[in-house]
Amino acid sequence: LNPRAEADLPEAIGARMKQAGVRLSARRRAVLTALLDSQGHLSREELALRLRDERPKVSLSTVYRFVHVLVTLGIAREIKVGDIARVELDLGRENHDHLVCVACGGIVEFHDDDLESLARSVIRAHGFADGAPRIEVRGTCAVCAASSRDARGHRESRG
Amino acid sequence: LNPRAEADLPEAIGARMKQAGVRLSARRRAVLTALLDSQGHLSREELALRLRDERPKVSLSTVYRFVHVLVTLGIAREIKVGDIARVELDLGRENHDHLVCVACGGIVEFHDDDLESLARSVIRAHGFADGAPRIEVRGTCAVCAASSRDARGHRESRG
DNA sequence: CTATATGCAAATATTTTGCAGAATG
DNA sequence: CATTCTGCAAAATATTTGCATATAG
Repeated sequence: LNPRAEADLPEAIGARMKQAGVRLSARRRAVLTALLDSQGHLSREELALRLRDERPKVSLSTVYRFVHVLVTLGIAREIKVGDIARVELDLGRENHDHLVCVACGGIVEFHDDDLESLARSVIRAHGFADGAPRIEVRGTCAVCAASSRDARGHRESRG
Repeated sequence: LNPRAEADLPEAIGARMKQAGVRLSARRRAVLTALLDSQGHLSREELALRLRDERPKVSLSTVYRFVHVLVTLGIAREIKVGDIARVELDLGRENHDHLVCVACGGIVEFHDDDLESLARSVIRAHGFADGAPRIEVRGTCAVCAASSRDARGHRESRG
């Protein structure tokens, strides 16, 4: 029930926070740990729910405030799918992109060098800064594609 | 001041609505027209604001309800950037993808065949249905990149 | 005509904030 | 210790809905 020791947060995260002068409290550590343990794809509510009964319980407002800090510092980012805004750690994770199912909201991470370099040339062609582009490809996953041939899709079976 | 005659909605939209058995009222036509005229990148509030003083005025609830219908029918889709959920017509427009600036929320449309076919093979490799994938590439636009070298970015200068 | 769409106002849901007290560096 | 964080409850926003009336087909 304790898949990740509270100690081993990616060094980059701690460094970025220190550099920005924000504190790494026990609750914040818990939030970061939860994000790390869960592939990072949790909504703020799920996050708060999960931390409601933990060691130091974390309130919903704190989750909102801290996530805002994380996004501002570039440590995390939001992925909005349908109505759900999920939070994902960005710093300290290997570079990756997302495949999202528009039917159920499921997220699959992937990385493809060719796609990335092509995307890079596209953004360059449009005058965008030449950083690592974030790619999000939307489609319909196998399960939803199969379900929709019958009835509805399996949206309800996912968070 | 009347850039688009109310008559020329893409045929595909009317057909899809008829097929689904939903009505194409004057207000709905106005909403669709506004979406067409504005590159399609408007939030629900902007949409309602814009139609507040038009021929048949459209209320905010109607905008919400109708946009929901449009998304459900696959006529429109949402693009969420930062805190703003924009609505874009999908049907009756040429196939395109999005380049979004994470700093100011600006959206640039583009289309790249190579990128698309590569994305297609990626989704196929992950078991996704082999439809046209929607690609969203996030980066920082030229203006924001320049601004951030000074101070903040030009987020405030956009809606 | 009958079923659908609409406005309004009220109900919900979501996100942000003020403040007093706790905790960090 | 001074500054930053937190929880709580309340405020500000955003979204949905009930219902009487207007309209499309």
